[in-house]
Amino acid sequence: MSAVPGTDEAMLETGSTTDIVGYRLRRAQLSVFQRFLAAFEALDLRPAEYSALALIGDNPGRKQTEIAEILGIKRANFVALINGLEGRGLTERRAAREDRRANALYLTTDGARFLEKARAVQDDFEADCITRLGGPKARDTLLDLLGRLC
Amino acid sequence: MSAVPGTDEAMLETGSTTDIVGYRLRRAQLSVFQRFLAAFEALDLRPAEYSALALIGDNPGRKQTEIAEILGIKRANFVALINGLEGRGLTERRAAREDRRANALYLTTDGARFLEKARAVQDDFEADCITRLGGPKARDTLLDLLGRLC
DNA sequence: TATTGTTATACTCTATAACTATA
DNA sequence: TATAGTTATAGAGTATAACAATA
Repeated sequence: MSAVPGTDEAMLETGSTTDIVGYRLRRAQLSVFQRFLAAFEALDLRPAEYSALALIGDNPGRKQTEIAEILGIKRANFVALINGLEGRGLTERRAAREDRRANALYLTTDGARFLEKARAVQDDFEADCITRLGGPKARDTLLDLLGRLC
Repeated sequence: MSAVPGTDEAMLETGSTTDIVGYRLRRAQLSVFQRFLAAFEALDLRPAEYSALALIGDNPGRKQTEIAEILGIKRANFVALINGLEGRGLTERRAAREDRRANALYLTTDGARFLEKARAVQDDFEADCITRLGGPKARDTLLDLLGRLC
């Protein structure tokens, strides 16, 4: 029908649906997380697991509940996550001295080594994000704007 | 121990974990979606349902698969979503003239009225996002940066 | 053969309630 | 009483496979 190849199907009108903050935020987050999963496939590490490892590495000896809360994960759901990391020999629970109900979380020696590798992958991944955004200033602008939405 | 109230517990070191694009994106998206859910509670409408209604409103007669694909929803999962909207009398499936396998999607009269109300809520919601971001220019900057990440 | 809509199914993420052992 | 960790469970969202009807 149309004279131009590939244009037989009229384009959908999407602007009023997709040119909104929430929608774009969702699509961008899904896209970034998909690339994150691909980048961390070799290490078999998911976003929440990487965050937990990094946070424990920077704050050894903190209680499960503290780590979970910072990451926005319910303590009930954090149990399976930390079980997974512990099962791989990356983290360990030790009895907290001052409170015998609590588990203090630490990286194992293997976990610290593993985190080094993961941080290197993450640094590359972040560098790729910065390139896509158009440079470090654009990244800072994005983080600032995202912070205003929380 | 500390002289300043409320600072007995040392702050966690979070920067290296949370000052990265993926993490901030996730937190911002969760925060915005939570507010979206609250804003649309009275209409009992979720983000994906609003997007579907708005897209059908702007593109009546499109096939299920077209609408689903634009929204990034698998056609298998879109069935339950559209069943929900149809069950509420907001949309209807009609046999597509040119392809008897396909369902062409339309808003009902009630659906069109409902979408008007939903668009008004969304406009208020977007205005709130813009205010949080610091103005329309900041919003445009954000959408531009988010687009670069997809 | 390929595609549309559908069902069934499974896996992840998230949320709540309830239990235990401590505090 | 309240809190830390845990278990069980249920609800979303998402992914794939397979089927009937049609192209």
